[in-house]
Amino acid sequence: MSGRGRLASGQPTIADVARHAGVAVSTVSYVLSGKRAISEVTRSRVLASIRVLGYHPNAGARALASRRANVIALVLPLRSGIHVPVVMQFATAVVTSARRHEHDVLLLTSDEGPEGLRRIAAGALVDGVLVMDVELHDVRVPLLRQLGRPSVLIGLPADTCELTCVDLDFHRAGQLCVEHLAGLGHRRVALLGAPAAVYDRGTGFAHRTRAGVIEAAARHRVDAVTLPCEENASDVHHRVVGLFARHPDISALIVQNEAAVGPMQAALAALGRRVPDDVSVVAVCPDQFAEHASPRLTCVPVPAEEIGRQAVSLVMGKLRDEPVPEVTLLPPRLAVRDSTSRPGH
Amino acid sequence: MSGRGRLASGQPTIADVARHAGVAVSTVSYVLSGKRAISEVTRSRVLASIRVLGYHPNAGARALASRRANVIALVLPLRSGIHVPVVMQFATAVVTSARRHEHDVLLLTSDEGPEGLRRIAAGALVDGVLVMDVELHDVRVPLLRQLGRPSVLIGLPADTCELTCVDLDFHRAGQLCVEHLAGLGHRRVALLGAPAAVYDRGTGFAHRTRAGVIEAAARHRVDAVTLPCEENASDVHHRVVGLFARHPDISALIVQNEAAVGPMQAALAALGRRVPDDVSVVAVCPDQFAEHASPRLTCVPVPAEEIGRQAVSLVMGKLRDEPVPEVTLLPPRLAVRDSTSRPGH
DNA sequence: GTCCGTCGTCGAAGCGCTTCGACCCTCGGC
DNA sequence: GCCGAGGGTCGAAGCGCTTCGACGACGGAC
Repeated sequence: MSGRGRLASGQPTIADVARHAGVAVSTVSYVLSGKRAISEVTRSRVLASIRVLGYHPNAGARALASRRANVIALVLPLRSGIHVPVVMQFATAVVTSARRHEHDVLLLTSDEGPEGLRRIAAGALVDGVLVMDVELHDVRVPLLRQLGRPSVLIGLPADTCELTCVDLDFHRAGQLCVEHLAGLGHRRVALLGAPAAVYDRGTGFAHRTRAGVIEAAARHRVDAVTLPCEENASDVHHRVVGLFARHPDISALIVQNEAAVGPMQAALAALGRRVPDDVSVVAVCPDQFAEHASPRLTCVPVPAEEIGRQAVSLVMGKLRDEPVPEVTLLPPRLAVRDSTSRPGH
Repeated sequence: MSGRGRLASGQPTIADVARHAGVAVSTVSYVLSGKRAISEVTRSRVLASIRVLGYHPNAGARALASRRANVIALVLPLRSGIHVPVVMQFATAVVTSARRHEHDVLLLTSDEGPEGLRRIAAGALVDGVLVMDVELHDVRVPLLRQLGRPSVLIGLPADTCELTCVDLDFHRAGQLCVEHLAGLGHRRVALLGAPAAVYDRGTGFAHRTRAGVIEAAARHRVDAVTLPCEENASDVHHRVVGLFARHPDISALIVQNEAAVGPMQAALAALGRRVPDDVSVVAVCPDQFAEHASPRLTCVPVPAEEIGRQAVSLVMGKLRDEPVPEVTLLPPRLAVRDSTSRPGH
């Protein structure tokens, strides 16, 4: 039994616990990790000492000895055109699920660039990495492949080989929107999408939704026009007004841009078109957002929490060396509310 | 020179660097930390070896030996009524500034409760703590006081004794709004505030803004009515309609609720009141948000980034044992745009 | 020329924890 | 009654780094 005392900080160490419980340090460790059998009587004595002393294992020492930091990194996007509440939902879901797996979450922003990732991973500050806002040809992807630490991408790059990715099946989401509208009898629809910059930098979800819309429209003999849309009120206004000027017979709008929803409704009102009587609206957005809009929006919810949970559980699987699927696409569902109806009455 | 090799993970250790540079391990350490004088020639040889080998210090080992994790915790709120983009701005500003001080950021959500804070702090996972969304009588405050780690609150509790807090001076912000409107000649204004829940749980910023509005209104002989406001379109609509029904002569609105801005404008439009001709609008919100609205909103910007930076720099000061002020209130400014004008024409 | 202070470097002792091998004891099988 | 197999516990050796005391070399002061 080494004779070390309580830390200067006042925190008890594992040695204090061992002494208090009258066992060896290693026994305390095994009680905590469960990696060896410990008799029930010893176990409860140790646990009691832990509670009495208010012992919390030192994270640094544990990381050093076990080579596991019990921390995962979450790389968040900072850029324009990503809807912030969705990101926050991801983030909180990730933190919450990580805690269930005894891990904490280190927050990185992409502005430190690849160097930040390398530093974090090489320094063993984290055991694994979650990356959001992945582009089709993301510079971070090659880095992740050679990083030597488990990583999970939220979003799909063009080449998913050797990677692990989770996302909503946005292609299917786009299809669902069109199918719903086609089923109601709409023959001419428009997709009001993400800001142009988002398409330009090849962000997966925007492209995939658009592709799904176009594909389903063709299949259902629906005319679909798609256009990007900035996040400020005046651009939305121009887009919507211009859209109906060119295509007065459009009877439904698919919107994948939360920030545009409010201004779009204003623009429709200004044009004298009511929702859903004159124009049906389907959104691809968090369910809560659609629920709180007025009228309540029919939507394909983006299950941010579910994706976050999945991402964590995948990275945990990889940490345990379990095989995990390269691509996990969550099936979207359609929530029908008050913003869609049969056209033309 | 200890003979240890490269890690199993392939990462070189400080011993590898020392061997490569032909110096002692401690010399490498001193080169890195700058805590002892090292000759220029040795220094650059060591740095070269570090670069060649791609060495990154092991965070756990460093934390263990130096008793500094070089990580700070950021406790984010999850609750309703806090505007998410503002939170994200804080968070990214915190991450960015922390990096400038060689620190990383661990993300905590308040739903793990005080226990999470205790675990993190006692386990020496973090050196300091930043807490957002502080209530007037926050349960976490007593904990923070006895935590034994530097902490900074973003927001003001009722009793700031022994604490360190930063925030925008919302009281002054409220005054500024009223002073601007009074200066334009408005005599009857309303404050459309945060959701009722936010006032109920005693969140500082909402109360302080309201107090500032009321105080300045009295001073300037302006009638001010204040009312909370939920974040969904229909509540906003009811509030606004009800407000003008009771007080038809209100000529200006102060809004501290980003989510309410869009619906409020819609409601005003529905009432046939134009902005700014019939009703002036001043918002308390992120500048960017006001800039992107239509019309561009006169506002008192909430400088999320600046507050985040300040919070980090305060906690860093405390880590260095420097004395820091208990309360730091950032002076608000008024950005005049297109949503305010003289009343009644 | 000697002494002392300073600069630059080294070696070794931890930091608090995990983990491996060893050991003792008990129990069942023969 | 003896042996082997576990179960339960211990001690010690690290994990990679920081930091402290020590020490040699050099140079200025006397």
